[in-house]
Amino acid sequence: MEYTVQKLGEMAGISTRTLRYYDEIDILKPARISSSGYRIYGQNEVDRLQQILFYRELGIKLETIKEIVTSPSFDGAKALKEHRSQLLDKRQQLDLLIANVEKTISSTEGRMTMSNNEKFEGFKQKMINDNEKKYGKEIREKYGEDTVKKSNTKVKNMTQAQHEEVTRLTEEVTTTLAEAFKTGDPASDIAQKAADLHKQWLMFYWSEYSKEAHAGLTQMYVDDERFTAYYDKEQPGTAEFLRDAVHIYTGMKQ
Amino acid sequence: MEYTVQKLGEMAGISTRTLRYYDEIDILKPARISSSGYRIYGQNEVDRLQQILFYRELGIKLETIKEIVTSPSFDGAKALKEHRSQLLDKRQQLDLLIANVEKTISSTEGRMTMSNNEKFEGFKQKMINDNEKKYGKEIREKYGEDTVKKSNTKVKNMTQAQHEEVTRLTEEVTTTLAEAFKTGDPASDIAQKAADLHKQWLMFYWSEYSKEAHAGLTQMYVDDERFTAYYDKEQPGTAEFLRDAVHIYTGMKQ
DNA sequence: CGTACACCTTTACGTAACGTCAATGTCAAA
DNA sequence: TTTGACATTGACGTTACGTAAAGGTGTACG
Repeated sequence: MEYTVQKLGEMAGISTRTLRYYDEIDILKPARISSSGYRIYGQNEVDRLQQILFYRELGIKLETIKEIVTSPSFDGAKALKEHRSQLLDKRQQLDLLIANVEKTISSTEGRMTMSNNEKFEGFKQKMINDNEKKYGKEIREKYGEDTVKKSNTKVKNMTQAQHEEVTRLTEEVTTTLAEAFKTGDPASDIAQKAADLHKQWLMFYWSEYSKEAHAGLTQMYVDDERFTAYYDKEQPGTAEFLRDAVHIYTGMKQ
Repeated sequence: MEYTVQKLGEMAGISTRTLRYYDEIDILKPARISSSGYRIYGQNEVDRLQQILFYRELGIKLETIKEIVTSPSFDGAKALKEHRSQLLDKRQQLDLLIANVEKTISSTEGRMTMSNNEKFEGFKQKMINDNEKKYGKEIREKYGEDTVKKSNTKVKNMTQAQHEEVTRLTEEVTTTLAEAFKTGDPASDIAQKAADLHKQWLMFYWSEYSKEAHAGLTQMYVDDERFTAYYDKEQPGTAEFLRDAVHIYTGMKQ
């Protein structure tokens, strides 16, 4: 099957101008030129265009795409990784911008009248930043670079519905834990429910769950006074209680 | 205190070229021109430059900044909010990009461990983007800015369960419609069921339902070949059949 | 006083990835 | 043969400057 610019453009959902441009910059040449000067594309060109559009979707520059599709020995994975790192930098800048804009808005309004959605948008990044600032290093050391990165990615990708869910969960963990604490028994039904809720809450931030990590984390709540302070805010001893409950829940109690 | 381009540039941390450019586009004119043609800036200009740079920091276009700094009655807060919304969209796209790049990296590395959630996140945004790109303008014209925004918001806020539901519905609409098409009667029970399913499907995307809009949309399926192509993919005439069925379903058949 | 050197000026091209005319040629159907 | 859809090659516009080029100005120093 052979295609003219228009046909190919329609198929791929791009303009004819784009195809001419790709010809111009030597990224996609037609298979041949008809006697009347028309660009004629074949199956090879279709395949190549798909490749190009795929990389373009990823936001990669056409110059780089050119290298990828022209030299078969090109290290595509390496290019992708570099590209990702650039994207991450870009996002950090964006996040800063957004934070500044929001700060400005709320200050000019003299009062916070942000919608929930807006709060959330700011919140997400704030959460990451705060986490990073406060616990980034320790968590990194304990669980490794990758886990932290994955966790951050996960938070950023949360939808509003998910955010509402996680907010609700946070509260439920707190109240259930407080309730359970009164029983004094980390093996009690309600304490186990709290442990389960805590796991659910955790899974919003971790891409993978493991009993060991869960148990380890709650142990850290006890060891690290910053976490302890958070959990012991209402009732001193809550952090330990949670640890015990989770250790039972995960079967880590020896 | 008076400043030349270099002095002011150093103070503000920008290039002399930038100052000349700002002069050129009438966003910051020097207080006066020296006898030898040098640009001389005063305190007023310093203040104004600071304002400009502040807005620039927020990533606002110079044209818009010009409006802000030149007209004192300009609604800065509104501009900021609009800008923020643009930034947030940008970040979402960026997040999607990053997710896709990472997906690609891990798939080329043979790890391919995307969670359902991640898949879904990619899908949603792609859906919105595609809709916007392809039909945004028309739909906007037909149904107004607000409806479109609400629709997008709705898609973004869908939970995974809802997504599964809507995916299921899409399939059910297709199969039921194909089944109904065989009867050749848009008033038949199964055709009416298809219309009803189509309504249910629609309600995942529309914040409000009206018979008129539903009937109008299916008419558009017939008028607009891109939609027609989608529905007529298996059986030519299906788009018309659906329109007739929905027109009966909504009582719009006159 | 000449000169070196920093600083100033305007003019103008380059950037990324096309969109958008404009002027003109080609093909197939009526 | 006409018409209308489709093709071609320019070439300018977009954003916010960077980067010469070619030349004038200010001043410190020998």
